[in-house]
Amino acid sequence: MNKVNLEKSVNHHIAISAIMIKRVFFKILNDNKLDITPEQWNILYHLNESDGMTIGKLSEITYKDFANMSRMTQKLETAGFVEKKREDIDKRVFKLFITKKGKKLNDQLHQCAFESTNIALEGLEEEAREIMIKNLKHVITNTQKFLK
Amino acid sequence: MNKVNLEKSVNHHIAISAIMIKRVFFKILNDNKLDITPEQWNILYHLNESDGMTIGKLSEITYKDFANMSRMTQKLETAGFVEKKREDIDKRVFKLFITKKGKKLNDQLHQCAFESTNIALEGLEEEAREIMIKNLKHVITNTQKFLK
DNA sequence: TATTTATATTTGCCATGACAAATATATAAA
DNA sequence: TTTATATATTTGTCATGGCAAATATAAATA
Repeated sequence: MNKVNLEKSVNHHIAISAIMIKRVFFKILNDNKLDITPEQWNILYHLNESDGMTIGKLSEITYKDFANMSRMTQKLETAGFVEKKREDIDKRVFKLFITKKGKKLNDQLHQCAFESTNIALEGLEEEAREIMIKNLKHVITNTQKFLK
Repeated sequence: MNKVNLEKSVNHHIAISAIMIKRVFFKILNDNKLDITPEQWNILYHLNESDGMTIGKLSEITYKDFANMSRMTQKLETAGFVEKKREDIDKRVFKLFITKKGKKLNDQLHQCAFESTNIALEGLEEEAREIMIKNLKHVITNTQKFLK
């Protein structure tokens, strides 16, 4: 029998870290009275980098479910942070654009993300951070191969 | 303005890794026709290690919300994997015990967890894994300090 | 052209996650 | 002992995550 020991499991520590990091980010957002969630910020971030993406493209680059991306962007549209425009050529497609209000919020969110990064990584050398990213990318690639 | 670059963000890669790892585990559970979620397994795992914990203790060591732990254990009880017993001395407290059925499932789950670990970490040397755990623990400690 | 197949998005269902409020019981204080 | 405070658990609400089914439109094919 292959017994797993959570205390020695990389997977487990990644899961816990992710939960805790999100909690920190959430708290900072609340402390700053920003009525938005970490996941919603993720969408704004990507739209601000590259405006006019479709729901499909967005869910792909954020690693989210199509269904949830659909719902999350609905909320962001209702809140006035993004605009959904139906494509003329292919009427199945919606393209998403960040609004002026969304851009303004995005700037504040960058500051919050910066703070939460500093909190989570305090005391970790630049080199250690780079190695972590490299290895996490490796994990992501492994999982992608398996799920494909 | 402190601009965050997600591609260079450790936090971001931890978040994505966590999502993908959970997806892999979820798929393996489904492929094995095991009607349980990764989070529910977490509870069984800890009860199997140390039976008779309270809801509060369990939520503490799994880093979960009390409220959700309450609901998750309700589901596990309904499914017959754990038993909830009210404490005699202090009637506020419930103690949780894993059932025979739960133990049997737990064994199968260990195998699934083992597989998903192998998939996620394939190609990562033992040393790299240890460093990752060390650094992730560091991150967890940082966030705990902040949230306290 | 009519029919089938593929693609983009949405909706529904159930589980989890965060947070606040409610409930029950225990303990401390007046 | 009565009242106030603390603790353990539960319930309610809303957002996200996974999956399947539904809907709308486009593209391929008979």
